[in-house]
Amino acid sequence: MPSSTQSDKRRTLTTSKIIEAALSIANTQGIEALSMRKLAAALNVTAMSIYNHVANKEDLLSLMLDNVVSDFELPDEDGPWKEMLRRRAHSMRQTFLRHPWAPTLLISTITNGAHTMRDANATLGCLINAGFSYAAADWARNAIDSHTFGYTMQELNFPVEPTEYRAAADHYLPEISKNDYPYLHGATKALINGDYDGVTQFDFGLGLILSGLAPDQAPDQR
Amino acid sequence: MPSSTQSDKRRTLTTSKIIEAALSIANTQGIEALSMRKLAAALNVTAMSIYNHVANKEDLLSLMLDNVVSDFELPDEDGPWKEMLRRRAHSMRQTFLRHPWAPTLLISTITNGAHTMRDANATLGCLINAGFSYAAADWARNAIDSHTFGYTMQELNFPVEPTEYRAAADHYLPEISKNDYPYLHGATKALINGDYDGVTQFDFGLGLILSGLAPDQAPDQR
DNA sequence: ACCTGAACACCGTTCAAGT
DNA sequence: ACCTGAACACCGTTCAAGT
Repeated sequence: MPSSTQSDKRRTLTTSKIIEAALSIANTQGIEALSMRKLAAALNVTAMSIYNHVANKEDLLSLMLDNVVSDFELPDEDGPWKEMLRRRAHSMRQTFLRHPWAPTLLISTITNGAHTMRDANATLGCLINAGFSYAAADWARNAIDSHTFGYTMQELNFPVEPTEYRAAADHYLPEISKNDYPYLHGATKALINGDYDGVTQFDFGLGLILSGLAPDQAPDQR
Repeated sequence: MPSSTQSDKRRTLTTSKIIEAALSIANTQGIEALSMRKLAAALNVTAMSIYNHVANKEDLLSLMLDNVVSDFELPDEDGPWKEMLRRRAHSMRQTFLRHPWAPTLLISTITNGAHTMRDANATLGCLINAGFSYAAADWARNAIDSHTFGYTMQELNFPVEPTEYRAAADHYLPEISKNDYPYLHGATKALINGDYDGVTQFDFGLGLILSGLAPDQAPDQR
């Protein structure tokens, strides 16, 4: 019997189909809903079939994360560095808003996928071409990424939705004793009455960092 | 039979004993090793006994996190704000280095424990007393915390231990193609040859933010 | 080479039962 | 009021067996 013409269940599953289905589950139902069994069910396959294409769940998550990183806007290595890095940071935030489960995993996972390495290379290249030393470029990128990860993760996990700030006032404020926590009480009230603009506030902190950075103010050149 | 003199197993378990044991497991064996069953075993008790003192695992984690926050250095509300906030940020980083599992959970958990609220109140108070508006104080604290969380989480999850930087050179460098990723290749080599000083690098980014902040440069006062 | 079913060693949590 | 054992509905992963 020739093995060339087989139209059974083989070869229906591919790594990219698995990643696509996994991303879909994580984005719509949350990362905690992503189990190997549920993923298999979504692909009309047994849980164990997946292990023919990925080593284990950790490997699957790495592949998913490199796919997310591919959405970052790649800095032009010869463009104006502040503008390039600002655009990359904003696109990272936007990407994380679309994949709320990603930053927590990205920060705690070793990802050496092609997209991740290309992003790191372009970001460093942009700074180095602007006159930063290797060490200074590394410190600058680290400061920017710290803000991007830290801000967006706080934003994503804030217990109250922006649209519900005013409604949250009546709910949370009584729990914040005006005597014990006067400043927190006042700040909460002020916060709730104000407008929330995530982009502007993100850009505020990013601007503080970018304003302070300069090629010659590096850490000790090495 | 009088119910007053009972020396059986009752009352041996307290919420604070549970938290203490849970912190010990998380700090020594990692947060993934903390299961209700293992925690119960460490306390010489059944898993279900724990549910008489905490609502569920999420509740337990919240209690653990408030305990961690109690290690943050509380800003003096009438002290010099830059110095106070710098000291608080550094103590947060040190606390996270002792509890590596904490920042990821802290950023994604609603904690309204007493220590958490006291920290927020003192931090905001320090800024407000320095002339910041409620809104400006909130933005300033957010920028500082973003850096503190983002930097420390990246630091904690960096795949290579500081002591193994040089050894990592021979291991990782061949995987970074010099043709495809020239800047990343060069930066990795430079990074490995340089010294790593986590405190100095953390303070670098923190300094950029603190230098840029000022009471009057707030977002639109409201 | 790829897919499968059964099994293993775990989870968090519910429930009814004890004292 | 507090502690327990058994059970439920899940996990990720191994393994031997199929094609």
